[in-house]
Amino acid sequence: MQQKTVRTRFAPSPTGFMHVGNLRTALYEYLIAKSLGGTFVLRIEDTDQERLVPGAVDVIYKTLEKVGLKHDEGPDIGGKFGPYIQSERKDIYKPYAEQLVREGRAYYCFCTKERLEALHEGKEGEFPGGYDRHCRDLPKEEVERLLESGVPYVIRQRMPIEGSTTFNDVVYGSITIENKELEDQILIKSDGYPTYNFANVIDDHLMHITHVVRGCEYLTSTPKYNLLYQAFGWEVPTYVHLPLIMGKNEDGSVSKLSKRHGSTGFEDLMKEGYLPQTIINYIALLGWCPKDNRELFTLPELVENFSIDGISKSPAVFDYDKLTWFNGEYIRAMSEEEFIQNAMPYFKEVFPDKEMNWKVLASILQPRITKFTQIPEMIVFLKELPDYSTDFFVNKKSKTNLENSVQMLKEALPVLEEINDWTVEVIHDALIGLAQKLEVKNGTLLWPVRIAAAGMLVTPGGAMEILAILGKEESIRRLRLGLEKLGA
RNA sequence: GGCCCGGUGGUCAAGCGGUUAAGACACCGCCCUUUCACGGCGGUUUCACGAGUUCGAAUCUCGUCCGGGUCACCA
Repeated sequence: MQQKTVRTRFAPSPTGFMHVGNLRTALYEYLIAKSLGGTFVLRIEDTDQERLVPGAVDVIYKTLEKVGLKHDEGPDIGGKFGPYIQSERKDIYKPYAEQLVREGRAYYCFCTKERLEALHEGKEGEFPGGYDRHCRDLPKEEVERLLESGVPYVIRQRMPIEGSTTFNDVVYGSITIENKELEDQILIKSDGYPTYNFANVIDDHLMHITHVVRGCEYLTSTPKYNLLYQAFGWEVPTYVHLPLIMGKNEDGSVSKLSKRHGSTGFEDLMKEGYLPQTIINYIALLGWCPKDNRELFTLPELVENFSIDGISKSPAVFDYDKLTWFNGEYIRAMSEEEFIQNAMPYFKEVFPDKEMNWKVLASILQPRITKFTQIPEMIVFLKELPDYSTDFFVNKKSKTNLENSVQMLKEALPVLEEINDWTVEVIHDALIGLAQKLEVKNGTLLWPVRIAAAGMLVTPGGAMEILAILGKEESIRRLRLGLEKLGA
């Protein structure tokens, strides 16, 4: 038998903010579709007119584009089952709800928000969702009268009172919930828009979505969806609920990732210097593990290796340390050219006009940084010699002290002055040659040179690289300055 | 609180009735070395607890505890 084409959808609501939890859901939806030769759909769920954020849809497009999650159908590119923005489909939903009313599976509710609020405060927990089903069995005539007189209303789903509803989830297995736990949820709001829960079911069916993939915060409301599918006589999709990504709270506890958890928004992470491919790779592994335990994956490699049975059930804590490590791996894996291209904006931050030996700079930075944003801080010493202490010249391991530092600098200066071809290699050969001639450890010579040139105890790169980047003139100047500092 | 779902080192995790319980991040030490980093080698730290089933349990069952999710005219 011919298998139906797999179709998944990413259905964000445009809040202007995309945190890694949303992104990860989108990623898995993409991976499930693509690994099974299916179709990935983007649908915008903007049924909450009150919380609409202008420009938020662009954030979604931009994010998906940056990480390479290309959708096959969506508002911007169209498709067979459009429109793909729920506000543009507004008229589709109500007839379905009315059909349910006619069949006795839903009903009009005229309760005011005030009444509902009072209900919540009073008899808490007496009814599922806090609603007392006041309008559930209003007489027909009464309903018609209220409808005609234009009293605002919502349409609610009539939940069964007895029995239970069982559904199957690919990750979590079979889950049963007592029907008495289910609230008579609102399907159509008083502004005429559908609720998320309703629009979701209708659209997923109309758009032939085969796999409903979402965070497991929806696990307990899934029976309501199921009942809807059954009421319409529609095929129930395959449910794939994902373990939640957790963020660390200030008190050390963890909870579902949200805006409160510092910079877990995609944009924030980018700003902090994390690469899109790093973020994708890392979050792919938050809740999924490949058969062979590999860790480094490009997006196409993820598609190739992804399988639903590798998804785990337990929540995962978002860990910046590991993210940072991944970022370092990606930076180190770059070609020299690619690295320089990425680093240039940060180079220019420190040296806006000056032409430097970018290649040498890149060579010392590439193995050392985990984020490009670290660059400016690491290279300012090249622009301006820090005010340093002569204590820096003392180092036990290289047997360097104040006295021999003076001697070494005095020996190095003329040798360096001789050099015309100011490159790492030439400087290297000259200094190593000098150390040999003086019969001292390389470190004994190189330590004071490095300190004088950099003015810092800890530097990226060694003495030769620093001299090479500094240029001959500046190098000599700094070495002489070192001598001065040492009172020589 | 009711309901639902989880629980393998600090974190991500492999494991699917018999393993010395993988691997990665982090941490520590050593090597390399002119500092730092990279790289290489090594180390510390784990099956939440209690009963059962079984010749044998991290793996199966039950209970307890702990954690999370959810209970909106939000999604």
